[in-house]
Amino acid sequence: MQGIATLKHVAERAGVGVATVTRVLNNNGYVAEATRARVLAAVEETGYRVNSLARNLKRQRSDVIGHLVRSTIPNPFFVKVARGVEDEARARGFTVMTVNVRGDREEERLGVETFLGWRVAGLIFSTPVSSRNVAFAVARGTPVVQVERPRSALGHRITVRNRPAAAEAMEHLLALGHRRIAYVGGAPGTQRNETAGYVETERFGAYQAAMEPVGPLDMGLVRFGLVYGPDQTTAQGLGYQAACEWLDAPDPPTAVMCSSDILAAGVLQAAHERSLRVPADLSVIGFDDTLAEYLSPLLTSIRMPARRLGRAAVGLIVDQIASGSGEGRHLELSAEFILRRSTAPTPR
Amino acid sequence: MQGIATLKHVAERAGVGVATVTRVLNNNGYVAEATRARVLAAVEETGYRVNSLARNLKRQRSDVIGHLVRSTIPNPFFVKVARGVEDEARARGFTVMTVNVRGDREEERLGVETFLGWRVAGLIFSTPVSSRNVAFAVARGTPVVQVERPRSALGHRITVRNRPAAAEAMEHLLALGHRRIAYVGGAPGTQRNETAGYVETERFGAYQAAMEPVGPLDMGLVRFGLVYGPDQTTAQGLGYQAACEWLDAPDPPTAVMCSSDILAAGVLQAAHERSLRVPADLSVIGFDDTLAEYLSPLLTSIRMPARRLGRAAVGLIVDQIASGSGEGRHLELSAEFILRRSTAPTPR
DNA sequence: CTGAAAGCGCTAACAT
DNA sequence: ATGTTAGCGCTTTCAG
Repeated sequence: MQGIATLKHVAERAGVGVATVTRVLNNNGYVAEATRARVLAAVEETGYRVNSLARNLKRQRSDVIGHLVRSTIPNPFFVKVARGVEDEARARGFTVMTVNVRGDREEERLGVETFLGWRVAGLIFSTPVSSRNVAFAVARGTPVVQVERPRSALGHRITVRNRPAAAEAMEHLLALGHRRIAYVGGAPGTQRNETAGYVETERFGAYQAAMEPVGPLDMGLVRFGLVYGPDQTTAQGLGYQAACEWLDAPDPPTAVMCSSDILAAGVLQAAHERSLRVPADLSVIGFDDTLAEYLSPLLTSIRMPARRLGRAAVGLIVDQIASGSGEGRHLELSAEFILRRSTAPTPR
Repeated sequence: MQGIATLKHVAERAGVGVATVTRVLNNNGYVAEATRARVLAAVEETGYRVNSLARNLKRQRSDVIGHLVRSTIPNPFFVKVARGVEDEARARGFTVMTVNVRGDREEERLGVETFLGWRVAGLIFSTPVSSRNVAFAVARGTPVVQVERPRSALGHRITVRNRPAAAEAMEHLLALGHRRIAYVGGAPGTQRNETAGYVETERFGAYQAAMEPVGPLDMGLVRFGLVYGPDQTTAQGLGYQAACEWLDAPDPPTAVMCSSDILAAGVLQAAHERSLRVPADLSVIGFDDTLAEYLSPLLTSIRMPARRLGRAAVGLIVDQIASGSGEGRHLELSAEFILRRSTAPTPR
């Protein structure tokens, strides 16, 4: 095979010019049937494969979409988003390059640099770490989409309407007779962080609103902490620790609302250690629906439209390329309450 | 910014030739200190970023490593491998493109084609789906590494020594007094599949060997099935179903050895449904150590060196590039028995 | 120490 | 309907 076949080799072999070969390869322009067949045969014989480097260089655009994923471990949420991104990208003829930035702004910056170097068609931040990096990419004219926890008003954004599903979960608990309902999760967004913190704000907000009629909030039953540790399982620690404290205290909650499945897994462990039965003795609800199907009992949770998030992100990138406009659109998808087996009426 | 800065722009700005600019950028060749400073300043001012397309085209090699991942959902094992690949690649100055092939040979073939088009420096199959695809890549002269379940003797391979750790797990169970130990897992390798099936062969082999002294194997206590469903949670179904049957039968096992954590999660669910306490009433051991920390109780499992697998794969790619030889080396890493809380002495 | 120029493989005018 | 050719942005001789 002496080196890899190029267009020229194919052209020589088929006895035509290189232009003709590109024409049949990209099928544009007129090519006689006979010629086309001859070219195709030559391609076959030489084992020719287009050199994407050359093609993209020439075309002045690449068919690669860069995907910056915040973290893949321990939370599989982003893995699902990545699936959606890949699905849609492939369907639209794009290739995805994924970089896991591990919640680190510096790694994220590096990732952006790399992608910009590849002259990617667009950049998806599956939850940006730093708004600066988003701004940087936007400033260089690259189509950008921020998924789930936008850090900046720049570029397109896709978020999830957490509130209704969370409210549904709370109503469910209330209808079951629970009044002492605890909450573990990330701290709701502060002023500074409004955009990125909306997820926690919405989740906790739903809890707060639902508890309103019950009486003044018992802040002893609320525990905030890190949701995405820097790739550690710290989140699990948080759920576990909170539950241990509550369960060992005099007047324990009868239900716990968690802002992630990982947190809920920790609560389940604490309960298990104390020989408490879930849901008979304690009801638990998770969020994200990532671990839910693996836990015992099957965890009632709130499903994030992870895959659709990914698909939509690619759609938005493609739209931006087509329209050429950087007009920052904002898409909103819905979460879904999934009733399983981890809730039951209040033990009397 | 009127378009993206190129070398030429930088050169003009710095009042030097393009060659000088590359020299400072890649720092090879002599450049006067003063000139270097001027160039660097120009780079800064123009916001220049190298065009990787052009650079790689020219250099006739790309600094991208293609990673074909068999599946990311539901088993997070490959996600961890991917982490290792990324870590090591970055450390060595490579970029990783990842494609999730979902256990589909056709998707895998497509992935290989794409990567070949990008003239990747090497290809990592984190468990190849089809030996044909591996062979194809090797035939085209690309450095190849197969991770964990090689399908072909071509290229480099990295596998895991499952046997010792699995034997340790079995000894542990035996020492605890268990005699009726069940096994769920993938079917051990058949003649045709020897290479890829070694994992299951080793795992089951350890079980078989350990049970030898106990007496003739009760095949009622052995259940084979699909371990990696085509991205469904079928694996969980298998563990759950097997456990249900065993637990509802007259003489249930006192311990279950599972060839994956997902399978173990299913067993835990079946036990939980029947109000059986793990480990008091039933001991359970998983494999892979993926879900172990999230389950209740904390699951005793066997940890695969996932990250190291990924790192080693990149190392082997780099070696191949350096040596230019396609001599198929074979690396073997060890698994590790992790004792947690899901085993206890046989209930009398 | 630095600049000019060739050319990587491909696409897209522009000819014919 | 097909061939010729000029670059895309970069690296790398080869001169100076």
